[in-house]
Amino acid sequence: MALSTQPYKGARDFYPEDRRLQKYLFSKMRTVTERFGYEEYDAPILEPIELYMAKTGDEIVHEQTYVFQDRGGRTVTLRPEMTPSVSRMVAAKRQELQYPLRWYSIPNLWRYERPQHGRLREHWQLNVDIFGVKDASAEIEIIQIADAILREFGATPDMYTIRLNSRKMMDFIMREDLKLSDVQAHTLSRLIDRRAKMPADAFAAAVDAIFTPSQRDTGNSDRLLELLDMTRIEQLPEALQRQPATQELKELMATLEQSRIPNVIFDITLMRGLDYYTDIVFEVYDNHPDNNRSMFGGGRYDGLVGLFGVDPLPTVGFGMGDVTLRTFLEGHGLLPNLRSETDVYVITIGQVYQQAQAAIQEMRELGLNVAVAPAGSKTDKQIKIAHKKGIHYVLFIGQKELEKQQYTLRNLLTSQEEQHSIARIVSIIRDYRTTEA
RNA sequence: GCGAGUGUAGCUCAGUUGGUUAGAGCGUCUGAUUGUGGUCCAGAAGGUCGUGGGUUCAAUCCCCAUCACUCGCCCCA
Repeated sequence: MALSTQPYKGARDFYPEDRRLQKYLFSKMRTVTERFGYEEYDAPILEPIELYMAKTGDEIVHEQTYVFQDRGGRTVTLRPEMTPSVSRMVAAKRQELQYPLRWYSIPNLWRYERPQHGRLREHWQLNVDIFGVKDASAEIEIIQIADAILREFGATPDMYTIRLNSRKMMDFIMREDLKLSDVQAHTLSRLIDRRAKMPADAFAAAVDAIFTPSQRDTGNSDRLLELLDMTRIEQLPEALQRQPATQELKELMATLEQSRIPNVIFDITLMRGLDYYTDIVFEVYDNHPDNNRSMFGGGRYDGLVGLFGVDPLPTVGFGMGDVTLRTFLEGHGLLPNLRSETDVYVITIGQVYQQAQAAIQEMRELGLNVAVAPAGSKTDKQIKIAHKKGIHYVLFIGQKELEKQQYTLRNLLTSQEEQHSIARIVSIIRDYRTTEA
């Protein structure tokens, strides 16, 4: 029985071509995030299961993570998200860190579920968090970063929409206005999250089922359904508009507009699943007709660091997954043809392999990535190979070149061929390397 | 965990209402006289038709089971 060549379910092999794209995605993420003054951190891929029990939600931990016993009998989990880990790290050095803290990471994360479109078992996710800022400047900055990353890939505002909502405001509606209990509020939150997927009457019936008979008598259902149809903050009832949480949301939207981010909308049905969000939440939607879905999101979670027995710390962050990002870029034609990491492919002609080594080594010492064709291989075949590998330059070294110390450099994209010294060749290729892929 | 769909060449897929040697395009390899690719031309290799069982004179095709993949649902980090 032969071994299977398939990668583990829901996980991917990255052939050099795939890895090159992955590196491209990560490098843009890093560039932009660091542009805002963020520093990279990392944590172990294994964490004790307790880390996720407290705030993530029971079902997620029990049914949707990889959990197993290590040899010492400890129950460990393959990290399904980064937020608990980074909260742990921050809590551990709560007193000595300088706030605000601006941190980011690109961890691989694992979840145990059946793979489907845009959702695999292993994925990489850029996590960006700011710790220690109470006011909305944290939200502003975090959303600016999310937006700037998409722009860096060439996306324009018409390609995506940033949706905003306030958990605090929703809480006010559910507790103060509708007088719901904790359990009812929780159930209703989940239901609102799924509204777009349900027929209107099914949704209305499900809402009705949450209320007790006496709550129903006061016309709660109708009031709520009406509220959920409102697409602008100005439409909300005045009492709700006067709420500090609503005011903050309004302010935030105005500031984002000032930041030249026009594609922000208010979405009262946006809840996000995670229980640890405490205030503003946001989600970025792909506007492409074939992929009209949430790409990624984030929000404020002021309670997590405090779980580790230290003073609480206000925090805002988001996570951007590589799979959904890739689908987005693909759909909008924003994936570039990336060239090889190899700058130049050297093809020796005739019996000169030995004499060619000095020139080859010189190029490497001057910083070029140089691959060399096997001695005695056929010239035409080797050019083909260079082309297929995505290498843009071929350098021919034969008797003629060695005698004159002038080497033949061929650009495979333009078919131009010139003869130059090694120093000149190095400078040409280094210039070329800095141009866009 | 639940539901649906699909498994034929390395890839994308045709195909036979069950009937000799199962096809195409792309890709791969070879060649057009040895220092130059991408186009074009000629040729070649490559398949136990996912796996196991059943029905039949005969199964890639029909039936059952199983595995894998894909897409939904649940959940969404």
